[in-house]
Amino acid sequence: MGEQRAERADAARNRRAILGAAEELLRSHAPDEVSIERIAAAAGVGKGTVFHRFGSRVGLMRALMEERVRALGEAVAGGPPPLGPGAPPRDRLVAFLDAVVGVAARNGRLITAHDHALATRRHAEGRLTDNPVYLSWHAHVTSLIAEARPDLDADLVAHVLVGSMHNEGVARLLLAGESERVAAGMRAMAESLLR
Amino acid sequence: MGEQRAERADAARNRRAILGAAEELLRSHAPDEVSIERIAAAAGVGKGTVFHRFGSRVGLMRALMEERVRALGEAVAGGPPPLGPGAPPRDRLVAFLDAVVGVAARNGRLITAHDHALATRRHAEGRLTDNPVYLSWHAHVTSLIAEARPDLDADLVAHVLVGSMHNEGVARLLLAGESERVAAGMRAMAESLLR
DNA sequence: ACAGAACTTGACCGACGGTCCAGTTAGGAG
DNA sequence: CTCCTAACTGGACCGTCGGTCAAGTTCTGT
Repeated sequence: MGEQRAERADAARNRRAILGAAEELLRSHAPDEVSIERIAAAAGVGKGTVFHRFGSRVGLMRALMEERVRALGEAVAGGPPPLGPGAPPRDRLVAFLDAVVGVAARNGRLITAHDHALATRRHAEGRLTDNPVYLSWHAHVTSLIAEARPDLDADLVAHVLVGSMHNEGVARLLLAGESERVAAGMRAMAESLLR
Repeated sequence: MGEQRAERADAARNRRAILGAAEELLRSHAPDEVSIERIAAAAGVGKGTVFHRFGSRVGLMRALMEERVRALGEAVAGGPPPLGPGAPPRDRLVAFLDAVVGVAARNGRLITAHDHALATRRHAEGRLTDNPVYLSWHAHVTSLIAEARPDLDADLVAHVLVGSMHNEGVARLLLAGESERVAAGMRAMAESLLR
């Protein structure tokens, strides 16, 4: 498992340019209007470069997502309660769902775009539930539920809760700026559920 | 609003053949392996005929879905309690979710295929939340929740519950034959939620 | 300064949903 | 039974898009 040789400077510059262009385009267009060629053009690189860097459309979206989500992951693993360790599971779950809704709201169509990429992939490439972000969110929620309500099917309930970030009805509210309403609703559900 | 002239006999025969072929192919293949051309070939008709009958890939999937869901809709509107009117909302919701999980389990990849068609559509054609089936399920669940728990955001919670039938984590359990587990989990959630 | 690994590029490919229209056929009117 | 026409059929064709690749270019360690 030797350390890989570092990325060349020009390559790193292009990676940033591509990520930035994709983010910008996704801010103002639906995912199916944002082809890879368009992203490449906006980034000032060739289409081949995008695939060289990210492997596929799904890979690009995944990279975009991981970038936007890193801070939350760190806060959960080692930050202060109630997000980090130390608080009771019910409070941690409420705080976590709040944070997740916040991320989803701030990043508009990103999750939608990732799901869209998954649905339109040409070559098999794993499922939503193989996505590292989904996986870690689901694992976290599962363990909190299992701790607070051992009688529930934690795995399933976690899918329902985390999966709602990939739910069109919910996504529409988020895009419409009603993130506070979504956060409140999720909070109410979490509180009803963990009793 | 005049009554349309009835469908010609050969057209009706082909409609059945297409629906049957699609269902059969979906039983044993992932949605992205089932192109319209393949369905047409299996049905023994030309590709053009499929589009003439159903308008688009989404239209075909929608027709398939509505066919498989009609009985449930009738039971909800006019059947005996607890599915039909008369029972308390909590019981009706539990019964309804049970029935919905049953439909989803019995029809394997159908819902997935419908969502896939929506995601890969070439021309705008409405969203999941415009689908008559989704719409009616969501409306029903919303009204039951609103009646039993006026303090909850019924619309949002209904999206989360109904949307889980379109959730990959849940769909995988269903495909794996664990529908009893899904039903039990949904039941537990519904009971925790409506108190 | 140089070698060679890393990177870039855009023409090209295959797949697929959807369109179109020339040709065929059902089935009611007379 | 014949005829007329609206309904239906089918498959060649189109545009788009994700992904590939071989040939050329540019870093960068020595």
